Amino acid sequence: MGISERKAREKQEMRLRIIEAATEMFMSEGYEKTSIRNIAEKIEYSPATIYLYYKDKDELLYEVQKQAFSQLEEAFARDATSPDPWVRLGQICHSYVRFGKAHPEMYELMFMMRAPMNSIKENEPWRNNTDSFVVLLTCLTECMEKGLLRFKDVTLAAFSVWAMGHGLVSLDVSCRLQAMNMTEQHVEEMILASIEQYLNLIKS
Amino acid sequence: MGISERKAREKQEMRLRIIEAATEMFMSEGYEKTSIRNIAEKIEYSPATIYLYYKDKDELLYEVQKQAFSQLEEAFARDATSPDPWVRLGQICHSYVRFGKAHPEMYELMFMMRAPMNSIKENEPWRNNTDSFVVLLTCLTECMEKGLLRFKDVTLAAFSVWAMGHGLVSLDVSCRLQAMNMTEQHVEEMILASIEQYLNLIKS
Amino acid sequence: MGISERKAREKQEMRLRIIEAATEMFMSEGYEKTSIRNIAEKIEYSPATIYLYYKDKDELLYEVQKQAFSQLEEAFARDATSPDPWVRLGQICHSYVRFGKAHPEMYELMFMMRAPMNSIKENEPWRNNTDSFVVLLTCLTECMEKGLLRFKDVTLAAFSVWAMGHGLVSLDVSCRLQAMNMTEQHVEEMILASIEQYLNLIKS
Amino acid sequence: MGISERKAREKQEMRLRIIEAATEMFMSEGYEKTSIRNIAEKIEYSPATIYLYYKDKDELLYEVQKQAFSQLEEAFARDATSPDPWVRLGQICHSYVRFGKAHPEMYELMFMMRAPMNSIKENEPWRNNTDSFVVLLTCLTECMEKGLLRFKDVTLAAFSVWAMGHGLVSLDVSCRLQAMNMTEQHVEEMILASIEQYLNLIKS
DNA sequence: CATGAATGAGAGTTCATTCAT
DNA sequence: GATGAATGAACTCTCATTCAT
Repeated sequence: MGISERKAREKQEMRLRIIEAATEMFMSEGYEKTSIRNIAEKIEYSPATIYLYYKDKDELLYEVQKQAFSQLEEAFARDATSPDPWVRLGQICHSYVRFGKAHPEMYELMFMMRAPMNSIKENEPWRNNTDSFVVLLTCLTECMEKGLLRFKDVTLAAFSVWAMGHGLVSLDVSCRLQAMNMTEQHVEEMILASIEQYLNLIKS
Repeated sequence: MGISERKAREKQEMRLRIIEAATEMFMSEGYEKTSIRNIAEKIEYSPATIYLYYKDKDELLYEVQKQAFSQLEEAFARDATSPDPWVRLGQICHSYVRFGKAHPEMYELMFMMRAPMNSIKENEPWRNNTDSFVVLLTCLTECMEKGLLRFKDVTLAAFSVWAMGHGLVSLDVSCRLQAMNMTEQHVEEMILASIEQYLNLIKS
Repeated sequence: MGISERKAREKQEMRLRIIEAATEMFMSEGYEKTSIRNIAEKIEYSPATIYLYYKDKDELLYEVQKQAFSQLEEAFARDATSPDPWVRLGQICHSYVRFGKAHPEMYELMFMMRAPMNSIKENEPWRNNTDSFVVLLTCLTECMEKGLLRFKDVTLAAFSVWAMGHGLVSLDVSCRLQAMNMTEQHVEEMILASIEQYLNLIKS
Repeated sequence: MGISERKAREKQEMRLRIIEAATEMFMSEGYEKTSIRNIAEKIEYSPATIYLYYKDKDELLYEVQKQAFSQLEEAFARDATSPDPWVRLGQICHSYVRFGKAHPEMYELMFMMRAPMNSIKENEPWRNNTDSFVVLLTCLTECMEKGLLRFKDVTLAAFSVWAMGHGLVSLDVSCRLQAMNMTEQHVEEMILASIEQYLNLIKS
């Protein structure tokens, strides 16, 4: 067993190395500059080698996306710490917005681009988002158990909150807000104000 | 004057023909397949000819986007007809969602892709979205004048409603909802339910 | 006659306007940016109009070259004023070098590029250079009449002087001197020193 | 090690094949017709393959230039054989002129065109010309040690000789001599006579 | 396991030029 | 006389991917 285990471990390590390089490239250079070639160069392997670990660019991007979601979860773990679920809900929202602002390229990959979603087989759920969504779901469940929200269905509640947050962040990331007469500072204020307002609306 | 008028009209018609070809291509084949070359082929002109009417791909896409916004406005004009602003607000939301579902590629171009936003000069507002946004703004203003909403600032209200709608539609368009365990029908229900819920939340 | 004379004059004026635009463009933007289109734009005519006055780009460039030679002659007229032919010879040389340094794009067109020379028919001499060459020729003739030079044949003398000057200037213009380890200042010194040396060599 | 050596050799051979194709194309068709595409076609590879060996057109041209300089050196080695440096100087000059006449397109690339000089980084000397320049420099040094020349500084001397030779050859290559009333034979005589005369001038 | 070599496909763009009007 | 419209023919370059070794 020792040998095959080592092999498996080494394979895993290589996959990781590739993903990390890709992730870094994505964050520093953006989508455009992230080509199989460039990733390969970064880890000092040949492009062909990438294909030994990932069947195509989509699968690779899917893994990069996964990595990005890990980072979002870490952000949540760092920021959303209050034992009070209502307070925590606010922390989650702000953490989410901050993440999008800090890593727009990543946010695009996670929630906006078509690209890596093709590698999800039909009828198979999209695992990457699950954990971070659960953070929200749990928080909302606690809130609702305490009767703090005007929602009835927790799943629907979670979807709504996510949609609201995503709406704000993605309009920002895709430059649709800046394009409307607004200074960047104004945009930020508007987003934060929208969140406050929304939290106010859903509070019972 | 007849001549110059005719010339101008012909020029306009040509521009339109290009846009229409681009739009069709966009809707049927998606962004990836929409190249200057392919558009030119479709209208049976040379690629160089396109450049007589549009300075580059970005400008062309910006016009396609404009065209798409016209269609959204038409949809609003068709669907959001009630004199009662509250009813109309619901109509607007549903019209918006229906539009996104019917033309996901266009929706992407309008609100999600980075692509054509480069052709907007700094400090110059993004005109394409203005009119349809005004429809929403007007409706919300009327609602608030009648005291129907729990909002205080109408601009902020409009942004929030837009963000909410966009959040739902764009997650759908980018396949993030389907990817989560959900059947397509379920997705649709969820979106509609979210809207109902949201309208409920903002009603005073 | 009045009418056809006016027509001819207008035609000439138009040709001049084109050339002037082309010349300016050449000097400010360089060869690469000087296209028929850009010239046409500058004088606010259509590209096709250019072809009414010049049969192709080569013929046009040939005229631009002519214009450039006029400027060189003016430079000579300005700089080479001494009645003493030996002093004047030095003035001519320095004027020539200065001209090349000041208008490298023009110099290229005048003496280095293949481009506009095609429009010279076989067995027909190249008129553009004649006048400025005569300035040199005359000066050398005077020098030789006074027995100031170690040359025997004045034509050969003129060719040699021209070749020497052109060798220095063109190596500079084509960046072959800068490319050799030398600072720009050093280059200039070297060129001037070479000239002094050469004048010294030919003085009897 | 055998394998990597072979690989390296093959790579080198491929580079050479590309350069040779480019050189031939250059000599037979001229600069205008020498495109990456055409070179690729000539060696029956795809254009993309070229980019595996040369990063861009400039780098390729720079290598072609290098190749050309090798040929010039060979010409010098062949022609400039006399142990007597003064005789050798004449041989060098004639070899140089002959080379220019035989390969005008190459001469253009070597000494006249702007093109491949971009790939020389700032503050980095232009290596291609070095060796052939050294041949001249050495010869002049020997001459001056024997007190055969009226020069004082050997570097300046070398520059002057080079400039003189280049002036003659480049005016010929760029058709400025033929264009002046002269038959081709006359041109050749004139060039040779100028050289004799110049050598005469510098001889002490 | 890793890769060097190769490529087909295609991108956006520019240009000199022509010609019917 | 002037031009608007159009184009054919290029161009350089990049990419994801494959496959024999």
